[in-house]
Amino acid sequence: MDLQVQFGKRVRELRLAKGLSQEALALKAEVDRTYMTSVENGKRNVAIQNIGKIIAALDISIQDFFNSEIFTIK
Amino acid sequence: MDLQVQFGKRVRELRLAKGLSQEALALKAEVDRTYMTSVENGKRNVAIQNIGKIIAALDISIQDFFNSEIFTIK
DNA sequence: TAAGTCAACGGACTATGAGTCACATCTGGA
DNA sequence: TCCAGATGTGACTCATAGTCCGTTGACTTA
Repeated sequence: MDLQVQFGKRVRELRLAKGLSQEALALKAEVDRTYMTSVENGKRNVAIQNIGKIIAALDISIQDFFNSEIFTIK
Repeated sequence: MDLQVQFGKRVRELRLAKGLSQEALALKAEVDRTYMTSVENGKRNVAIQNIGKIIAALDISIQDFFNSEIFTIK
């Protein structure tokens, strides 16, 4: 599985856990709603600045964000 | 401190720990030699695919890469 | 001196990510 | 069945990610 796909899955997982809509999260992260959609669906090769914005909007540390079995090598 | 700067510091730290030159790491990660220089110096807004390539070239898991005090929020 | 390795930088170029839009589709509730 | 909020998609512009050529300076070893 592609890292950008794993990233999207992790974002979606954490967003849903917080009960937020894509639009609400996008607003908080200061990105476009449709951009957030394509990120979650693994369609975008997101750059690190936006990765930082999105993780911050999820109220989680970088460490905790990536410390998930989603990112385990297979 | 910017996430792309933190990323560069972490890459350099791990590269030096392995005794590799920038060129050797760049070759292994299949990115350009001059690109690796600017990444380490925090000049590049690296996209997640290249983040994955570089971390893989460092022979470390995603989890371990980001589980560093370098990425602690200040 | 010379010759080698390495890090950093720059110019010019191509590929692609960022950011946005109109529109379509899905979903649950009234 | 209808509606409204939520999600998905294709296409587009423009900035920049990323490559490829070369040079320079610091350091080391012969």
